[in-house]
Amino acid sequence: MPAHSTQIIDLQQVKVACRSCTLHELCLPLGIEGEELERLDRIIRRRRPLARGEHLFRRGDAFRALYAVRSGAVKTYTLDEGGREQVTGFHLPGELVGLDAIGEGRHPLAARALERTSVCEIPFERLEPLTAEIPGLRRQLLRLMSRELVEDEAHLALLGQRDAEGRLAAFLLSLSQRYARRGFSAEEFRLPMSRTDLASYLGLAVETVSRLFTRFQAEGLLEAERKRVRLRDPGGLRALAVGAGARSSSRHGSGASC
Amino acid sequence: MPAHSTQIIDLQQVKVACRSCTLHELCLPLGIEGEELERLDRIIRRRRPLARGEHLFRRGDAFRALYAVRSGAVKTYTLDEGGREQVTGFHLPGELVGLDAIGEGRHPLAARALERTSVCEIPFERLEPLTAEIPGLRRQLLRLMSRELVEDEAHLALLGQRDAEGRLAAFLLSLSQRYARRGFSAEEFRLPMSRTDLASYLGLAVETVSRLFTRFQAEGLLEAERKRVRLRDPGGLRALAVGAGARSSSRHGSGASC
DNA sequence: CGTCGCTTTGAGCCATATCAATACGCGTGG
DNA sequence: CCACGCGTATTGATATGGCTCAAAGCGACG
Repeated sequence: MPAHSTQIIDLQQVKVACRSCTLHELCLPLGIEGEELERLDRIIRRRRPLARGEHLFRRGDAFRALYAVRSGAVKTYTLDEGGREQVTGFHLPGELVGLDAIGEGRHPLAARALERTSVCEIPFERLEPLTAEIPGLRRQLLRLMSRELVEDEAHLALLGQRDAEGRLAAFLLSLSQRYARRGFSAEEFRLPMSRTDLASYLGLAVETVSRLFTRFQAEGLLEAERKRVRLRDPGGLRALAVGAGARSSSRHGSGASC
Repeated sequence: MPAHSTQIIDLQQVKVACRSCTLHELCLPLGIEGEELERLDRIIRRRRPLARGEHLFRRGDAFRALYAVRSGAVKTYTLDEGGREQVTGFHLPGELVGLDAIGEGRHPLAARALERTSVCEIPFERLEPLTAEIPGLRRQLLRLMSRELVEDEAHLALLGQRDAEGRLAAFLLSLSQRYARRGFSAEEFRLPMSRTDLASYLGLAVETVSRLFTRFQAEGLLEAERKRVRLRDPGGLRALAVGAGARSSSRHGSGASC
């Protein structure tokens, strides 16, 4: 198996087939084997890596393919009329990008690489019919979409009811878990995004995020230098993420019978 | 075609088959006809209507079925450790509820009726294999999930970058559009949810929402009495929803090449 | 070695949460 | 049909978390 070639040219790259990809267990091929996996593999294009800042697609672009992040990281965001950017998600290796474009045939968000990033391109027109024939693929696609809904819902709950420190704490813990699931350290990792992107994702001002990092560090919760983070007291962070900072009501909504 | 029977018993109810359902164009059957539609129809169970406040499912319940709202309205929400409720979505007739449970086999959110509500129950174990055989069904399921992602993303952008009045204005307009698509008036409609639920959904305090209604009314943007709303100046609302109240940065995030 | 962009730090203010109390509707029971 | 009581909504007063504006560090990169 060829090592990750750093200089990949934009030809047909048979290297890193799904079967030998380390992300097999997280990505679309989960639960698919043998001949079926071959068929999926054949429709996937490995493109040249994206440089930091390069777009995978922009808002409004026609939907052609889903993208699986192979290495690096991608952010998705909207740009509203005033040019303000709202980051809606970060995508790590093994995750799909572009699922939200299936409905209307256009990308409602832009996606851009946060660092040097390689992706697998999965043309939807070829993937979709394949799901009819490969039950495992069909189910996995649904599972991944469903999980993205769950993630968005968690993000929503974060923005809706946590205060600033709760948001950052929850974010760091969830990122930690995502890295752990990929076989990296849960305690020490690199934040692929800028403070600005992070602030946008968390619905906060950059300055607030910066101050929180300083404070968390002073309280012994973590060590942070630039993009490297080491969680010193995950339990303490969890306490902040979960119990602490509340917002709005504690009363029940409408509805009678319980 | 039998009229909507108000007293439906929990037997096999052949009434309101998909083919004669007015929501045909919004719901799962879109694009499916004839014999295929019959097959889908046969796996759907029409249950007795839910009373206001009744749960469709709770967080953590095993995932058995998707639910299509036929009449009424449903809210989905999480209950965090402290008992605080975060409303993540409202579902109107023709919309599916429960898609986020496919991934893990459990419902990550609870769903409860905001008013007397009837739903179609679609057992997932039977639906899933059917999508292999009915291309239109497969595509429509993906489309609906994808659209829910888009909705969540819009909600996210709302919480992340709009101020209070922008959030309420945007919400009212989107609700107006949803009613319009269902053949109801875009100007005058009923809010199925309590102020508390609305506040939670918008990430605001109930008091703030209440004050906003009062203010919008004073400014001639709308008339509101209790749950009835009449939009007087949709353009004005749009201006608030779009241009006005900003939050956080206007600078670009990371990334070099544009 | 200088420039540029990102991050951090500081000071002040404002939008919105909170706390508190009243008004209103609706459903209930007499 | 009306009075009562509770839950929901509105309104007022105050506190404060986080945003804004401003400026200085600090790396990275050419």
